[in-house]
Amino acid sequence: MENGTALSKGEGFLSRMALNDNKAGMEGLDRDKINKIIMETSKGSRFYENELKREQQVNQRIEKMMLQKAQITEEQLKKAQAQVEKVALELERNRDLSRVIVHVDMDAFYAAVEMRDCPELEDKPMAVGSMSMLSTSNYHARKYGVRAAMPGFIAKKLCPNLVIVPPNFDKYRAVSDEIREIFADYDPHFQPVSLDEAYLDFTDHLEKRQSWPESSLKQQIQHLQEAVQEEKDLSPVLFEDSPSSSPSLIGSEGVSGAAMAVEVFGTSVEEAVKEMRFRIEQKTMLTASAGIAPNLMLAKVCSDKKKPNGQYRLPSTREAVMDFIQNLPVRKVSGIGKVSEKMLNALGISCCSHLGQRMALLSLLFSETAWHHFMQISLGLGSTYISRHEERKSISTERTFKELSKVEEQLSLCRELCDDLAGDMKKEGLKGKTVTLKLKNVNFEVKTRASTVPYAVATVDEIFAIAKDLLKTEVENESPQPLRLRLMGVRISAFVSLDDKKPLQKSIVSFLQPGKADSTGFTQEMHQKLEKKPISDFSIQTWCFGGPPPVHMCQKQEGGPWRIKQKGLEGGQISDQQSFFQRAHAKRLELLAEKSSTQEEGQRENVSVITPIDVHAQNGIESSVEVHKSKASGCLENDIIFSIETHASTSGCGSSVSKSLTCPVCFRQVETTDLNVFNGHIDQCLSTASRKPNQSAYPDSESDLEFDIDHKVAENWNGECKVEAKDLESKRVYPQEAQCSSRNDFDEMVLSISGHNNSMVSKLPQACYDKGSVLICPVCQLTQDTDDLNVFNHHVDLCLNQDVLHELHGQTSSPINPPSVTKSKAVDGGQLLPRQASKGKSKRRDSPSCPCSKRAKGLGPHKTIDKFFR
DNA sequence: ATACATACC
DNA sequence: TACTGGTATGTAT
Repeated sequence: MENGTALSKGEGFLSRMALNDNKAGMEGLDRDKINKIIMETSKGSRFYENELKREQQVNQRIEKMMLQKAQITEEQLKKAQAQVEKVALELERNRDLSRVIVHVDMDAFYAAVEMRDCPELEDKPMAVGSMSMLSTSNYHARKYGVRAAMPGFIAKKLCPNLVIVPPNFDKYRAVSDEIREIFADYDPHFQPVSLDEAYLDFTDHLEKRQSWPESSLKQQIQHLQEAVQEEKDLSPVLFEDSPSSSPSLIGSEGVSGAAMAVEVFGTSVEEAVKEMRFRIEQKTMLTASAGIAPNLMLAKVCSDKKKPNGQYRLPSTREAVMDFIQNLPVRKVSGIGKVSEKMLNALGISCCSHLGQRMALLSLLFSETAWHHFMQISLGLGSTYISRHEERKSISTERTFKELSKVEEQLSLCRELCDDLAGDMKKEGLKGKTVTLKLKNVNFEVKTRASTVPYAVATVDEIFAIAKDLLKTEVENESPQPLRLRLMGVRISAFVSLDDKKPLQKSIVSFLQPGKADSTGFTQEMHQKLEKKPISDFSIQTWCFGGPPPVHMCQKQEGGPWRIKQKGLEGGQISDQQSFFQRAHAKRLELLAEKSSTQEEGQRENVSVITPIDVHAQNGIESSVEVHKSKASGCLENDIIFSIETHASTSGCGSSVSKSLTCPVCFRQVETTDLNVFNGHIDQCLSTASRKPNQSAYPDSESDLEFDIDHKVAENWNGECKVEAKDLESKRVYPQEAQCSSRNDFDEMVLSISGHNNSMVSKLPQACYDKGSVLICPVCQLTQDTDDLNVFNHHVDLCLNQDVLHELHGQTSSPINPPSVTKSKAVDGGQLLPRQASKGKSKRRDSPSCPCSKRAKGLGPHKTIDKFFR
């Protein structure tokens, strides 16, 4: 221990504190001198001590890694090498050089704005921020080692003449709006990264641009020249020094004296980007730099290359890309920060070519996500499509302050934060279920405490009620010492749609979107195909949410009596596994729906499985749920399709239909025919499906009863049995007679219990599960000829990622054969980008994909599946 | 689901 | 005197 600490202290040269010169305008600085000043200024501070601690943690991580490395055998390495090569080949096969991606970045943005607006600052070293923290520095200041994310007081030590200007975000936002207007002319779908930065896909613009006839350009020039000439003729005096530095630049000043400069740009990418930068400068008097490359990752690196006020294009050839990557320091790649850099450095990796060389090793030392990312970098691959940021996933507010130790003050601050947050949420129309409290003590140690409630919160009081408890718990944990805080923050996540415009379950909702035919989005043809049933006045609209998990996916219940829960009340009933499979099914149906809408012919034997269950009987008279299992030919046992029926009214004339739909998740009647309302209900149901027991999202008028059934009885699950009913409120227990009526498709026993309106279901005992164990892919529904979970997992992954067409053409009997072009996740900058919608006019190919076909979002990566299966 | 760490601007 | 604030995501439990 002591040894290790001493060691890491000795070698731990505080890479965290040292100057980070990975920034334009900071080349060739006297690092040693600068670092010395930084250290002297920081040493002994609480911040410094904490950084030291964290540095040691990183060092320990590295030590661990090196230990692991030492234990790797030749054989393992060889095997890994083979695997790595396979992945590389797959990635290579999907390399897409067809897009022209541009990354634009304003030069020293905040600082530049301030300098523009205050000529006094022109030739001075300056930075925007405060004595505590700087957000940008101008290039003059960078020569002193002053940079963003450096506290002002240290910057002042480095550069005593530094002028620090407080930030003016409203102004930056206004400028940002201006430049974004220009961006939109080149790519209406551009992706802003921050106020001063964006990714644009120039491909489409360039195509249009190509068709600009040369003659038209010439005409334009001529026209302008004539105009200039006219002006000159009218007032020759004003044109003595018309600028003409660039051949195509036509300078002119109108009679009024207003400056008019016209520049004509060609049709190449470079010209287009120059034009855009020119327009930015005209409009804002600020300069921007740009990078042009075949993908986002490269474009980002390129935009840094000619900073400030320059641009760099990386040609779209494999050769150029590989050359470019060769000596590129890994740290330059977005997503590789100081920790990753340090870990890689420890393995002798400092530039991207090393990454490729040591890939086998990396695959053994890092997580799959990590080494796949490294692999992409080493091949110069990155996401090739840009996407507007989708819905936010969290919203938060935090504040740093002078030490705060009094509980009352902490609580009132907490309330203040909640108040702010509630305001922000209201602005955005958000409601969320998870509240996270963030605390940083005076030693810079950060803690987060979260709590998820079954309902969505949005108001101050709601948020504070939760945050306050979290805070109190922490205060109590620390007592009798007080919490000595320097920062507090509150965050809300796990959003729930307020209205129906922001649905949670995208796949399901898109699947259910109101379509041409009926409220489920299904056309009648689709119904016919799916159900092989004629269309009649009694139409069954089919939904598929995934059946019971195959045997291996069921969690064993550890001993004890079998719990029986009231159907529809118990969230735990729909376990995580099930909800996963629901999604898988929904996905499959989504694909199917797409196929059905594009292809008219053919009934699909392997998907048109019908196991309609009428879960209607909640009328309170019959105290049992009737389960009808009717099988169509070719029906697969594990497929479950809930039928949503719009019954012809029994009392009326047959043309009127009842006004309710049955939720396939909670089995309740939803009194609506409005699909949006219904979708909202289902989303709610699905999203609360994994909530804790006794936190029903749909509280029922029935008393909260819990029933225990004897294991032995359950095994004979037919006929009569005794159950114990426990009133959760009064805690009273009384025996009940029950009738086991049926076994439903969730592998649950359905019981009618005398004296209760609702039926109960119970997980069947393990003995029941163990009969006929097969692995059935939840996506393609085919029985898999393996019991190796790894093989199975792999199959499911592939299935989930099948290209829509591959999936739907359905020739391949087993999706284990991966499609040649896979839809992909895109890892870029360490951030997972959502896949592009398959619809739309764009004819672009998809970005290269990780051959493991791991999904970035939605259905979840291997890990998710692994969790279920291990 | 929670906690913590890393990363980006 | 003084080392941010907001968001997303990865990793481990």
